[in-house]
Amino acid sequence: MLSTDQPVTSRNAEKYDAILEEAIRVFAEVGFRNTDVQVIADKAGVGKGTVYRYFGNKEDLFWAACFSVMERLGNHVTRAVQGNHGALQTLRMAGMAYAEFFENNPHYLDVFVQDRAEFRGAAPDSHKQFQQEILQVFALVIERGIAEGEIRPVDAHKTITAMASMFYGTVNFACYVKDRYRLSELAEHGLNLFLAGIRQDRSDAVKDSDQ
Amino acid sequence: MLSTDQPVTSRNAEKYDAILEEAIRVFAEVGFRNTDVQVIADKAGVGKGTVYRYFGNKEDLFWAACFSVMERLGNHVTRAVQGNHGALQTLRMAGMAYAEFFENNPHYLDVFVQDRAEFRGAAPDSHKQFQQEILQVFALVIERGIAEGEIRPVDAHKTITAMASMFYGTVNFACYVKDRYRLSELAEHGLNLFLAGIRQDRSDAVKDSDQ
Amino acid sequence: MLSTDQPVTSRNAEKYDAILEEAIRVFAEVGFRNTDVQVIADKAGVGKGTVYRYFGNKEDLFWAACFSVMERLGNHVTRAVQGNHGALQTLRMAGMAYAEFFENNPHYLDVFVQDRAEFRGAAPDSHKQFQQEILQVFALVIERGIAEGEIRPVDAHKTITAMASMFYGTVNFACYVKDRYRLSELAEHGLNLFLAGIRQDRSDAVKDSDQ
Amino acid sequence: MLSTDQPVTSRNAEKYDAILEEAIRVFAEVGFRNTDVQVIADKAGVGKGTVYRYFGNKEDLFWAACFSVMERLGNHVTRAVQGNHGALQTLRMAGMAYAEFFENNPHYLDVFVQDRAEFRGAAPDSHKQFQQEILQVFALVIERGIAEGEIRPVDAHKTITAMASMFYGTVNFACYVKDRYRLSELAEHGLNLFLAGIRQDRSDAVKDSDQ
DNA sequence: AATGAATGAGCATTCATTCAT
DNA sequence: TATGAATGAATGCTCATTCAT
Repeated sequence: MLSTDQPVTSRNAEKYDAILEEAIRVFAEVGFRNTDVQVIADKAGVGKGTVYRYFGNKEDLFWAACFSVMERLGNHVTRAVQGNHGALQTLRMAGMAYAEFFENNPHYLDVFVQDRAEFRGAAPDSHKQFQQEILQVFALVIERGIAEGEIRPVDAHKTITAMASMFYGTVNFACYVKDRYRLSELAEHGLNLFLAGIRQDRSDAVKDSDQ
Repeated sequence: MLSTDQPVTSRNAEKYDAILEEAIRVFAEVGFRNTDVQVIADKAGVGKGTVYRYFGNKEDLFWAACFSVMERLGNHVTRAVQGNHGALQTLRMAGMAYAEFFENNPHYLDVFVQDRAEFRGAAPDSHKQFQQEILQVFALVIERGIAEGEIRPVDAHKTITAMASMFYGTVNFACYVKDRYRLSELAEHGLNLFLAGIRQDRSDAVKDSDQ
Repeated sequence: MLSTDQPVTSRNAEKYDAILEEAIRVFAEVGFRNTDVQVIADKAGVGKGTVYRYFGNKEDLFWAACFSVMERLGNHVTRAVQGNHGALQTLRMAGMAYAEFFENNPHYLDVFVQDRAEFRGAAPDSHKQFQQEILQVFALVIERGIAEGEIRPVDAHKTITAMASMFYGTVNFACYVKDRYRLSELAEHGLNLFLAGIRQDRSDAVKDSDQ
Repeated sequence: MLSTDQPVTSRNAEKYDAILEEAIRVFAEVGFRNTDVQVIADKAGVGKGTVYRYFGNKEDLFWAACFSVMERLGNHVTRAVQGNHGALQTLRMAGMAYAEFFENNPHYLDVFVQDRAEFRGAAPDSHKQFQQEILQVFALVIERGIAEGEIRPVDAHKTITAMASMFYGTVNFACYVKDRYRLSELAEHGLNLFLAGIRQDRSDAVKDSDQ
């Protein structure tokens, strides 16, 4: 499951996890550049040298943190859409799960923000691949929806990308309007409008769109 | 037009502008934390002390850069929607102008990203106010569209916030899928779906939605 | 009266005095190294360039401040011993005047302290000369006292130097014991003991020595 | 013996001492404000980071240097008065030891001067306490001298403070008259006069007063 | 003569990384 | 294998001095 291949002969999984967990927390809290590796080591209860032995360098530690968060997000969303549902319903559940994930774990979001800011999408291939796999899963959901007549005939992949962008934007933008809207509130509203836009039959669109 | 009032007795507008311009460029290029003020000074052709005389400190310089980009974005979008158009058409023009702005000036986007990452939306009030004013303008457009029967009866402010979030997300997310889609392509697709979701009459929705 | 000879063609005495006055105050308050010439200029109500036109550079300004304080001290002590008094009485009056001068104007003392710390007695000759002249005056007082049988036959110049050292030390050391003794209290006690040590006739020494 | 407790997990005593030694030298040589910590690090043969690891910051390093000098002075004087001597003799030995200490190590004096100039007696409590302890030791010597009839009945603590002030002043003032007197010469003269002023029986005073 | 805008050398402090133990 | 002491490159900011106006 782990993508990085350190020249490490033996590993203590507990220490590894502890470091990773604290890394996520600290990177999120103070940002990549402001993070002092010593702090992570201290919080994880290991020596600084151990952090370097396990993760190579600060940047790779950050990537590992990112990847871990991405996995957790993937797992969370995947679990949320378990079961047989219509395509639209699946998309709705996925979207809300995505928003909840970040609403409940704001520091996870901050890791992504750091990633975007510091490395402009220059993530390791493993990350991109993981991301693409997730998108692909839901592109298939859209195609199924189209096939079943629930969704208008749209470019499935482009549409799921647009939807992902919207959610990505919502969770990020929410901090600017947090005095007025909760994240999940904003996410749901956007979701309603977006789904209304792709559904085949508009007659039932009104009911889940507020007002 | 400028909101910051430094304790500067007199200003040379050319130097001020040169510094600001290079600050935007450098902050965008290497990020806030990685930016060496000396580099900005050098590129602007002034002494480092002059940068500090004009902008106080690195953080304030960054805020000035952010604000300037925000103004430019505001001006660009405002100019794009000049003239009498239907509400939906106005929203479309605004959205596309927004996307174009960042597609043509990728470094402007990076300034915003830095802002989000380093300061988590803790911008000066002047920035937030400016942002709110822009949102308000387009909330009114939506209300007009509702009044004219072009747009479904939705919460105008929440809807424009959701739309802004979507665009914010699109321009930010684009870097992750740039191998597959151009920013404007993604923006247009999202825009079509979103507008389809809010338009009153779906019969004409198909025409501007792809396929 | 002024010792420094600047290449200044014309001078405005009021500005000159204002700068000097503020220089004494600021140097005393924050120390030579911590003094920002701009602050002196601002407080004196002149441009920074003017300070440099009048005093050449920061160090010379400092020397001028020192010299001015030295003059004031000299004047104060000289005035205090006006009139015909016995030698011991004259020394006593001078000593107490010296202590009072610094007790009433603590910032004057700080200028001397800065001088000692920053330049280790490397004052311009004009300063040393002034200092020697003062010492000489009181060396003569001691010689008079010896001649008149009031003072034991001691090396007059060495003795006045020792006495000056004692007072220099007292006003400087006082800050370390200020919780326990006032400066003038400490000065008087030292003075009593010292004078007792040089007076010819010890029978009258007891009266001015405490207890 | 050392009072400062840095947040340092382990110390290399040699490096610690080397840094402290060079700090004393450099602070004395160029003054606190003019001291570049890099220079101390270089002279001590350690990295700059090591200086900070051991002493926290420049100011604390300075205090450690001051305290160390104070300890050395205390040790030197204490050693000098070992053995059974009369009170006056003990005071004389202490005074001369004090003067010798600074005459032989002029840079030690400069550290104290810096302290006085930069921090106006705002030393850490540990320093003040150390100082008071020393004064107290000699206040007891004076009281013993009074009890044994060697010294006139004076306020012992005030008198030792005055004597300390005199010596403090002498070692500091000496630089201004170094062309004429050596420090120890001046100190001895002052000492003679001072002791003459406090001794009970003047008949034997003449012998140790010069001329 | 008077000014104050412009400059850049200078310095305290931090922290990623290494490597001896 | 694990550690943390040691390092030195990197950088924000200040301020004495100059000089064009």
